[in-house]
Amino acid sequence: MGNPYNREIQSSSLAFQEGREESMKTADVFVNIPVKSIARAYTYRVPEELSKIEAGWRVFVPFGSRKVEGFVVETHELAAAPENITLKDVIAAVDEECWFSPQMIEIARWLSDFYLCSLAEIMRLFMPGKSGLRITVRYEADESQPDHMMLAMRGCRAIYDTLLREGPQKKAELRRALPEWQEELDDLLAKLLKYHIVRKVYEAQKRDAAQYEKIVVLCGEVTPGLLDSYRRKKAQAHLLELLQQTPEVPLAALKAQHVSLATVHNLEAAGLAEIRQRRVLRDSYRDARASKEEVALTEDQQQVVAQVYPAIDAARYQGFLLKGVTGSGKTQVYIELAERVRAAGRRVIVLVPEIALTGQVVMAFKSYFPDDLVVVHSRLSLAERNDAILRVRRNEAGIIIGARSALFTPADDIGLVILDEEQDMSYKQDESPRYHARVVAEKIARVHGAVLLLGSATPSLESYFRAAQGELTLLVMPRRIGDIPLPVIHCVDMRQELRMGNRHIISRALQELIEKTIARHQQVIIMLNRRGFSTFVMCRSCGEVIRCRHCGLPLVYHRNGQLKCHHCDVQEPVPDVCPKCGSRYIKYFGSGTEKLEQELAALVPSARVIRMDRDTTTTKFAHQEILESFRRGEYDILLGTQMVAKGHDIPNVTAVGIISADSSLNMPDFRAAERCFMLITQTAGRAGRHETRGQVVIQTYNPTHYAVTCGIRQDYEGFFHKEIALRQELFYPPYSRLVKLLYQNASEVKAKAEAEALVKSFELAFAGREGHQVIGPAPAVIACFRGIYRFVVLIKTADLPAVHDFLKEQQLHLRADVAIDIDPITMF
DNA sequence: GGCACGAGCCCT
DNA sequence: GGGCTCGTGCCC
Repeated sequence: MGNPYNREIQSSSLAFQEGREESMKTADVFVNIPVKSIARAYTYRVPEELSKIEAGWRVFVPFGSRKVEGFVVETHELAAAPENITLKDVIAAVDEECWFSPQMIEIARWLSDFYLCSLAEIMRLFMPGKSGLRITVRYEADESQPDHMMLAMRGCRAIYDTLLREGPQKKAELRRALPEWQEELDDLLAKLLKYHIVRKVYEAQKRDAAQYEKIVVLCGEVTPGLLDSYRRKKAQAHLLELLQQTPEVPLAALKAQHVSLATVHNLEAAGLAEIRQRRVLRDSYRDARASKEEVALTEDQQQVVAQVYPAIDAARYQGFLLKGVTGSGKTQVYIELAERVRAAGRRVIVLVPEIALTGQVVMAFKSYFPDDLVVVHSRLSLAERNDAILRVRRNEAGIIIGARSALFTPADDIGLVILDEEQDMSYKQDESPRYHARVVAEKIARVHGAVLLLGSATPSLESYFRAAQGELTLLVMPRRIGDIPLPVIHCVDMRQELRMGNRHIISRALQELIEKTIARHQQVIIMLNRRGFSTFVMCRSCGEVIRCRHCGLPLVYHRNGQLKCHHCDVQEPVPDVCPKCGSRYIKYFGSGTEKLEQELAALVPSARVIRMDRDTTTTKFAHQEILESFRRGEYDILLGTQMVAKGHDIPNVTAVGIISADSSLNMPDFRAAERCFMLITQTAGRAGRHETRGQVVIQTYNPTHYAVTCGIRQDYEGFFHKEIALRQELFYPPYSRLVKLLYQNASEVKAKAEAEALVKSFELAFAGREGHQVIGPAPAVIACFRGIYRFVVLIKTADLPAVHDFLKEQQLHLRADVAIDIDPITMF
């Protein structure tokens, strides 16, 4: 029995020439190739022996001259072969069972329609890796052509002989076998293929990076009589006793108990034990057990869960927005609801913005549902992801908690989808497919007849607006548990501070707060939303700012002496002289977390400071390690970027400093005020969540801006009303929907011209219609990336379906040079 | 994305 | 005339 994927391709016409004109089964397949121009179904014949294949199966199919993976989205029974086309056969099924449920296909179809991306691109989100198959290409010599004239070339001859001698080889194997032909190997192979002296052989294997362990299993029963007969074989008797206690023991565990392999083999020979393979399910959070606490619900919590239970019990879709101030106990509400859904046998998906930063929620779930939980996020290895999915599919776990991608865990019968911190911008994926987790979560809930719960202390404007319109049911928890008062917030005008002669990053008020807090042996969190040392480097002679050669963004100076691009992640040394005018007068401007760290060491020398930003959290568990050591009191000050503001609760933190929370206000983005307000309220919320009332210092250059003043008062309603009025006036979401089109071309003129043409045809198509605006083309923030020029067209519309139709009509969704972003998070 | 196929161009 | 490179269209 060979590999089933290696069957030769058959064309259905052959079968029909042989006169078997009975009905045939066909499958509509999307190939798993992320290219827009082939984003459609191709029809294949399903051979008799694969008739089990239905919609949702992953298959291996011939495509052009290649063989690729594909997804069956529909099957048909045809009475006769189609006349105008010769169908190829499905080669094999990838799995033993169907991978995509009908619900997943329905969700994927809707998403691909909504985000105007290929169906395959969405469907592959439901898989642990990008492909279920590992396809290897080998080269095989045609034995009938040993005298072909091309083989007079020494290189060709060397390859041909190697292939004849060794059998089919991978390119890498050939490279190793023929080091002297390293350079020309690609060319030579191309020649050999062209003359059909060598051919390509495709081999597919299931991508299954599972880990297996050997276990020893007891066969039959251990009776006293049996043990007696082993009296003189001490080692085997000992093993029998062990197996009597636990009938399945991993071989590794036996080794630790000094049971030798020979002993196991002896028992196996006697038919009393057997060595079997068992799949090891990895779980990186396995040891992260917290103790379960019985918690009585507060009045607020009780009234909230009571409002959600009816929808859960009726297994019908309903969307809720839970607005609960920091410390009101939202997590406990999630847990109560999850318990109810699990009791009904349905699954729960819980989304958190960034798994590493929201350990709190994960830990709480872990302690309540220790064995019923899988944690999935992007930092898992493929094998870990496979195992998590396997546990869900085997029904060993019914609660899936994780970041964005957890939504696409292939689970059946989902009864509850929770989005914690629903306003978090990281829920929007900024590469294709550019989906928003909130949109996907709602679709999943609708398709499954599940409850959607969006939770936040400061809901996104969109969600709060929808709640006001009645599209979501608003649930409110206005009180903190134990009625702990919100922190006291002071505002420092940094312009004033400068006038008074303080040129430091830290104001005097904040310095004082830090000193007092540390003296009381309490802890401080300081947030500065820029990493690195200096945020840009400029020549004082000519004003030239040193920029990234790939994307044109200003480079950030880091303390290791390197200039880093925060977009491309590349770094280079600081030039000695200005690259433009040659002056030696190069200066650093702006301050990031590294500089703040240095300044703190100078201003408050006694403080023990730990920094948390992307530079200090590159490893898998770095976030947890930093937060844990801070929680244990090994440091006095935690300073970092906005990641210090997210969902952790450290009791001893009583003071918070927010440095330039308003830097985002200068961005040309309609969400700037919302971002600023959220950042202030969230960061302030880290202070004084327990006995001591918290103190917060906010440093700002815009003390009168409503985002800042409302943030200081922790006044969500006030901010909402001010902001929503502006959004209406300027026709921004939620009063309009945005569609961003990014035109990319190696020619700047062409990119701009294409974008202009689209603007023209849009204006033509929507002339005289209310509720549509088109802006641009304008150069993107990254105006040129690796030699490709980028222009943005922004469409604002009150009628998104009409714009969808227009874009499809223009075939924009099939063009490789245009990226479509529905509901973009940034404008340019 | 990747492969085949055809047009245009260089070389002997 | 053959071979190489590059652009274009197609893949059930």
